[in-house]
Amino acid sequence: MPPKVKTSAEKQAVRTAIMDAARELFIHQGVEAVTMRAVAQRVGYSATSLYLYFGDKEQLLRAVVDADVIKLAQALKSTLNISDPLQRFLQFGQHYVQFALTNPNHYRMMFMTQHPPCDPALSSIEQNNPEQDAYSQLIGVVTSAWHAGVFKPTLTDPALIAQTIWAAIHGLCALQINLADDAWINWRPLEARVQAMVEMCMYGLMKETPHE
Amino acid sequence: MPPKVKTSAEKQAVRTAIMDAARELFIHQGVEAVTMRAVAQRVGYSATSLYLYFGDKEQLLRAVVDADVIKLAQALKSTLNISDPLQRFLQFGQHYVQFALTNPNHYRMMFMTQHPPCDPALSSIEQNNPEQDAYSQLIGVVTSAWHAGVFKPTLTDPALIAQTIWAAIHGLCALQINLADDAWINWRPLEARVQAMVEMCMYGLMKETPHE
DNA sequence: ATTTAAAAATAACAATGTTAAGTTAACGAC
DNA sequence: GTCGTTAACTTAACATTGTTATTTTTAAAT
Repeated sequence: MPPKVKTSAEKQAVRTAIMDAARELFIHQGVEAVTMRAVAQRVGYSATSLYLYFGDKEQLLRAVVDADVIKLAQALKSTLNISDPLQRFLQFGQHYVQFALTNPNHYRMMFMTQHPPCDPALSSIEQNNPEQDAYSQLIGVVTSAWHAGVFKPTLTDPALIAQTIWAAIHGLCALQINLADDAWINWRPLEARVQAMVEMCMYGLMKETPHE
Repeated sequence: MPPKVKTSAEKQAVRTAIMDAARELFIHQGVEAVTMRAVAQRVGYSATSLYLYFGDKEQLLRAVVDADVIKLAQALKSTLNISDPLQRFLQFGQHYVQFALTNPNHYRMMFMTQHPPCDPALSSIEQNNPEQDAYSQLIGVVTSAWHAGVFKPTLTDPALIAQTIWAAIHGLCALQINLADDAWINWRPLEARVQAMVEMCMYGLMKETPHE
């Protein structure tokens, strides 16, 4: 029963209702639980109606994840005004790991699964906007630490430093998310692995060990 | 037309034929291309016959990947008799990265996708057999380097060292495999990133920079 | 020759993403 | 006020998937 003529605000509301329903399934049961029919049922529509709001399932999922990518950027934002560049840097990493491990399904979706190549022009995320783009935040944090003379003098490319740190931290998070319960590996406690990784990065990249 | 009574060697041959067909699809078109029907067609059987040889699709895929996990272990084995512990260590890492990046689909399957928790008792891979178990190889390589006094004296747990290095290298491989074409990131050249990662690990973990 | 059971195929089911074809009802035009 | 028009939505339907149930074929065993 279509009460017809929806203002564009109402349409937007339906869109986000769909996204919320999808997110609910997504977070608690993983991406395989997100079927068009299940999402539709939760939102009180028929499955085919979702196609009035999203081109296909991939676009729906992308929209959900994009929205939460922005949440990541906002979670990290709180660390950006720590005045000491080194502390800012460390807190940034800390928050990143925490986001990854408390939102494993989102993290998986962002960085651990194949996607059609992402076209920044089509994304809902504004590239280089530090409010939304966590990668540009990382570049910023590393660059300012670099200007502060924190890194070894042989390291001359902040982007390369950033990509190396990101890879290392990502590896930690990714293995934890996917293989934490793997009986094959006799994992050391997570906290120990985090600390070991942080120390490795610091000793490996920085001029001298910081105050402690 | 079933010519009946297959010797167990013949049955094994069919099994590996199925696995080879699956691998072919898997390698060149990714895991989504591996449908039971497609595999069956390649091997000249009907789809349902595959269930005579594998319990379900997951088990088939697992068998394929397990076989190639053993190949990884054998590729790494060649580095195990390098006499200098440090060189052995470095070559081991080099070969690991090379395997990951030349077999991205296998690597994805091994370490980048969700699995039902792996029970070592049911695996075709023999845990702790250095011929088959790459993880135990890693532990061995790190432990011997540790005994050789290569690492900083504050590092007292070879398993923790190994897990940290693995995570770092894995992060490098995983990001390359999934996000290499992502226009969002202005990636530095792969070689530069590999070298930066290796250097970070070495300066971060080792007592002193090696001969050069 | 008849029976038996292994080896395979065909038919069929349920779930999924998606498209095509209706259905309902609010609005504008006369 | 009646009558299209069309937005908003639903129901049917299709193709593809993994998988099971049922049936067929055929080499061997008796």
